[in-house]
Amino acid sequence: MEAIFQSALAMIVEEGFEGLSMQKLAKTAGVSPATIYIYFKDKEDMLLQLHKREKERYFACVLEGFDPEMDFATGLAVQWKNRARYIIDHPDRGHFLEHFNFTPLLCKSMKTQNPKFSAIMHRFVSKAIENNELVTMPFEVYWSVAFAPLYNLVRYHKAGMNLNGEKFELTDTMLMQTLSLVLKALRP
Amino acid sequence: MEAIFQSALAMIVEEGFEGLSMQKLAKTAGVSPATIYIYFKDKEDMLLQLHKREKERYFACVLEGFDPEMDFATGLAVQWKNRARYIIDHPDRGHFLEHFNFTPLLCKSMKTQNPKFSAIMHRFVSKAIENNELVTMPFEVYWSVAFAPLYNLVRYHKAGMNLNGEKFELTDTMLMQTLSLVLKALRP
DNA sequence: CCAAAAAGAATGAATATTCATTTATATTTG
DNA sequence: CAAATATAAATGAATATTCATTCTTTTTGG
Repeated sequence: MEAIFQSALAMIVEEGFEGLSMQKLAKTAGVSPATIYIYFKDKEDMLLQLHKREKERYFACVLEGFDPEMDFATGLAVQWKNRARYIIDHPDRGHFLEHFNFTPLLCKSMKTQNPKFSAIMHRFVSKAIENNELVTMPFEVYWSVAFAPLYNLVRYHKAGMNLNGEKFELTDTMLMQTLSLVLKALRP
Repeated sequence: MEAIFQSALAMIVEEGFEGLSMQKLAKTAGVSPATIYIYFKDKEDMLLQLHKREKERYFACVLEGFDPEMDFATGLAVQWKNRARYIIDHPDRGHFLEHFNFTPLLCKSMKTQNPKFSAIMHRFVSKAIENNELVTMPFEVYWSVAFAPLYNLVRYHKAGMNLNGEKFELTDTMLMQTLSLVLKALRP
């Protein structure tokens, strides 16, 4: 089961969802094709379970050392570090999670959405607005300004180059510089 | 040829790259499978040409009414409006372009990268830094702060809902509010 | 009437899934 | 405690279908 998940994730990252076949997967995971169907109803079920598992792993990491009652700048910094660390240390897992968002399977995975995680994030934001640590704005605007730049930087890092093909490596300094720009945007 | 491109793009958006087969594509486009192979060497070639074409269309739209010699705030606003308009008016094309970035085909498409577009963007940025309209920072940091929030907001809009499943529609006001936050981050 | 464009049928390989069996593990019985 | 039996886990081979691609034939515009 663990072997199946690991092989599936690696195959998807290397060859895309169109490169994942159940027989190849079985071979790579060192099991018989039939064995996969003991654990999973079908291919779709396997992918949905894999996605669920990866999302949970990721959310758990994002929340490490985080408390929604933290002051805004501190809490945001903790999240930036957690998110960046996870994706840089596990590029395949990050790639899979992002790629999945463009897949038709995504809508079938929505029901699996963890409401607890979401609640914590909302609590953090509304509390920050109340305390005048954050300009008043819709949650979606907040999230986009607060985290999209981070994900984009990490994507550059994973590609190992920028749009010109020049080499690019994300340093800790650069990450912190970007975070401070984001804070400048968000704070009153 | 046009019909083939359109059908391919629609199929990929609806069913993912794994849902695109040459026979289904031929049927949808109203041609024989053999006809596709008159215009394209093989499936990969077809996808690469489709991507190239979509990228060019998109870049052309982004540059409409834009001049790198514009002052920073104006130029950024033009780009925001162009980018947002294109993706909102053509959600499938936007989805395809973003999805493609997670595909193994991406690296084979890199050679096709338009150096002219890139050059204009760099000119705009370095000129803005010279003129003290923009904090000094690596290009990648700039791009991530300047545009990633926009793309993320538009993604929310396309999904039609936020992470909680509540309804979400991106208004022009919200877009401009986000742009002003981004400008606050980027300007000295 | 010919050359280019398109068609349809055909090919072999690969696909998801299932079937009948075997192997290993636990539970019950004498 | 050992033999018998039930339960579960895993297998390799087989199924029908779909896949990318090509071959031969037909259509069509100049």
